[in-house]
Formats: sequence, structure tokens, C-alpha cells
Amino acid sequence: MSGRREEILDAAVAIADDRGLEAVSMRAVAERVGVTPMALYPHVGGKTGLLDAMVGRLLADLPAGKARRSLRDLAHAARKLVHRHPWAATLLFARPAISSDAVGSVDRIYLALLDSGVPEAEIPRLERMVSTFVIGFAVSETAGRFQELNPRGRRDEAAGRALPGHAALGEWLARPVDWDAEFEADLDDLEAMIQAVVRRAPGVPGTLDEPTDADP
Amino acid sequence: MSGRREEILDAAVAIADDRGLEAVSMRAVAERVGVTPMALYPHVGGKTGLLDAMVGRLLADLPAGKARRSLRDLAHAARKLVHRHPWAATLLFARPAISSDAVGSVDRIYLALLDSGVPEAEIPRLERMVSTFVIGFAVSETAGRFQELNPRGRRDEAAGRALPGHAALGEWLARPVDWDAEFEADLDDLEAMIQAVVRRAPGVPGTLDEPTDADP
DNA sequence: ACCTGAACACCGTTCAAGT
DNA sequence: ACCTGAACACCGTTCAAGT
Repeated sequence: MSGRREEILDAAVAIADDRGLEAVSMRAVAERVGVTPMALYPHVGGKTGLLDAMVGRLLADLPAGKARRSLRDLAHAARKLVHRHPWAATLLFARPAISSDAVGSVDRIYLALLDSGVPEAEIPRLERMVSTFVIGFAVSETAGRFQELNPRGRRDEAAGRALPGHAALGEWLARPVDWDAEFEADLDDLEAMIQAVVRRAPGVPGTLDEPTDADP
Repeated sequence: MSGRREEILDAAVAIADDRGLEAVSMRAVAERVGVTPMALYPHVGGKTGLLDAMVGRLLADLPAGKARRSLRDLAHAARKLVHRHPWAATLLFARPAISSDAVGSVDRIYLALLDSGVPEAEIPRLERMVSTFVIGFAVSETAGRFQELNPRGRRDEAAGRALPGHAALGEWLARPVDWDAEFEADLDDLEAMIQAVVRRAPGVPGTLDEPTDADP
């Protein structure tokens, strides 16, 4: 409600986009807003409250509208969001999707899985599984885990027989990776996996109203 | 080589295990070693060097021995490692697997995928995919993303029709989650996915020496 | 080569005080 | 209700100096 809070979150997101998450200090945000650090506390309730609110603000920008989107569209949107705001990735892993905006995007994934004919009992698990992979992929790209490796070093060590797996794959490890293409291939495999879950389910896709009551 | 460096890493890991990653300051580590903060610099080269070395130390504890392990065993070992050292999860996403210990564990995954008959061309991608999921799952558990949600709040909002997906799944969202069982179910689906990749590959599993030269 | 001690430019947060 | 200003207990890192 208070415009001051929005002003504070705008400033924090701008600083994080420009100079990274570690540049987001209460002092820096306060200075950008034109106020004393302590003036932020009533509005965001401390540093962790500020970080939580920043994530909420980001998720609010996820694809809105009433149209149902495919799982693929949602995955692309999430990856793009992390590319635009790399600092958000760590925070997404650290907090449950509790803000109303976050729950809204989980709901869109539920709808996509329902549309695909996935049994209701499997949907919460598959939502977590797909989200975990998508966020993990995007954070690996932006945080450095997928950073280009030095092929020389790898092959040298492989030649020393210490790494038989690397030695066997030498040729395939040498070429540079197209991350866009890899993400698509991963989504292909995940979609096929989801279709396999649908296939092994009892009943016909689209008419699954009888939950299987096997719980062990 | 220098025993001092080992002593420093021991102290840093102990502090992180006890009081979390943010308690690992150069000052705190130095005090535990019984030395001045500046005395650490020649051995670890600053704070980020210290963090990198801590991750390397952890991966060195991953299942060793020459026996080939299944993908499932490796996944369990990785999850257990993150449970024991939750602070490592963020760091695993942030840095490429460059230390010799890290490369060693990647090599074990390569071997497991080769044993499963996965075409060589697909192995680096599937290794990244499976690792991304496993690390992401473990960090979600330990960092809070999978933290128990308040079902009341969710159902209330769902009842307000703002969340049709949640409303449709109400019954399934209410029950508490068995994270061990969910991890096993996810691994089942991932293994089935990998078998599907093997099945659609040209040639017989085990005799794949002709790479398909289709690159688009 | 390895370590110390003082200093610099930062943090998040508390507290008492102002309006 | 909202904000200020001083203070406290911290950071990582530099620098010059010791042995």
C-alpha cells in the first residue's frame, strides 16, 4: 500500500541488478531512496525481510494473464527471469514459495500438469521436481557452475588415467556447449518423463478423479 | 602440502557446520586456528579462495574406492553430503567442478551413465541434468524452499478461486511430504528417463562407438 | 617465508531522541 | 507514524613492519 515500500523495493532491485546482491546493503538502499538506513526498518523489517520482498516483487513479473501456459513456456519464462536477475536464484532456493505471487506461479504449473493428464497425486511432486531442475539450471548458468571449463586441463588429467570416464568421452567434452539447445533437450526429456508418468497411471488421461489409494 | 592450510580448512568447515556459512569470517577462522586474520592470506588467498577450498575438501569425502557405483548410490551420497553440510549447497551451484576432487565425482557419474548404455554424445548433458536436480533437491530441503507450508493458508486462498490449480489438488496438498520417499520417486523417474534416452539411441547399448553426426 | 598490529572503509542493528 | 544520529559489534582487506 505505502508507496514508500515500493520505492524501497525498486531501489533494492535496481542495486542488485546493477552491482549484485552483495551490494544490497541497508545503507546503500537507504541512500538511493534518500533516507537514513533506520528509516527502512518499519517498511521491510530488516535485511531478510527486504530480501524476501525482493523475490516477491520479481515473481510478480512472471507471465500473467489468464491464458493457460504450457510447462515449456513457464520454464522459459523462469529461466529468462533468472538471466535478467541472477541474484534472485540463490534466494529462490532459500525460501518456500509463500508470497502470493510465488504461489500464483506454482498454480500455473499445477494447471499445466493437470492439462497434460498427470494424476493429481503425482502433481505436487512433479511440480517440485521440474521447478527444482529449472531453477537449478538457470542458477548454474548465472552463478558459475556451468562456466566454460578448460578442456586442456581435463584431457590432460584424463590422459593420466585418473579419470577413465573423462578419457572415454574426450571428444564430446572438448566442444563448447550451446546452453539454449541443452535447456531445450532437457525439457524434451522432462516432457517425455511426464508423459511416461501419465501412461503408467490407471484410467484414461482427462478423467482421473479416482485417486489410487496406495500410500506405502 | 602445508599442514597449516589443512588446519585452516578444518577450522572453517567446523565453524560452518556449527554456526552456518555466514559465521565463517576470516577473523573467526583465524581465532580458531590461533593466529591473526592476515596470517590466513598466504594459505588460502582471501575469502573466496577459502570458500572454494572448503568445497573441495567436502567433495574429497564423497564415496571413494575403485568400485563403480550406480547413479542412485551417487545421488544418495550427494544428498547425504548436503544434509551434513548444508552450507555447501550454495557454493556447489556457484563454482564449476574444477577442483580435482570435484572432477573425480563427475567422472564417477560419467562411468555410471556409460554402464547404463547411454550414448556418449548425451552423457555430458545428462550428467549436468542429474547433478543439477540432485543438488537442487538437497539445497531446497536444507535451505528452506521445501519447508513445510501452512496448508490452511493455501486452501483458503484456493477457496477464493484465485488459485484453481491449488483448489483442484486440495486433498493432495494437505498431507505432509515424506522427503526420502519423494527423492526415491524422483530418482525412479530420472532412471526411466535415462533408459528412454538409451532406447531411442541408434545401435545396441554397449556397442556405441559411432557417434551420430547430426548437430542441429 | 610467515606472521603481527594498526588502520580503512565498510556491515546490520539498538537505542534514545526528535517531529 | 515516521525519521534521525550516534553508537555497538562486527566485516574483508591494505599496508608497513617485524622475525
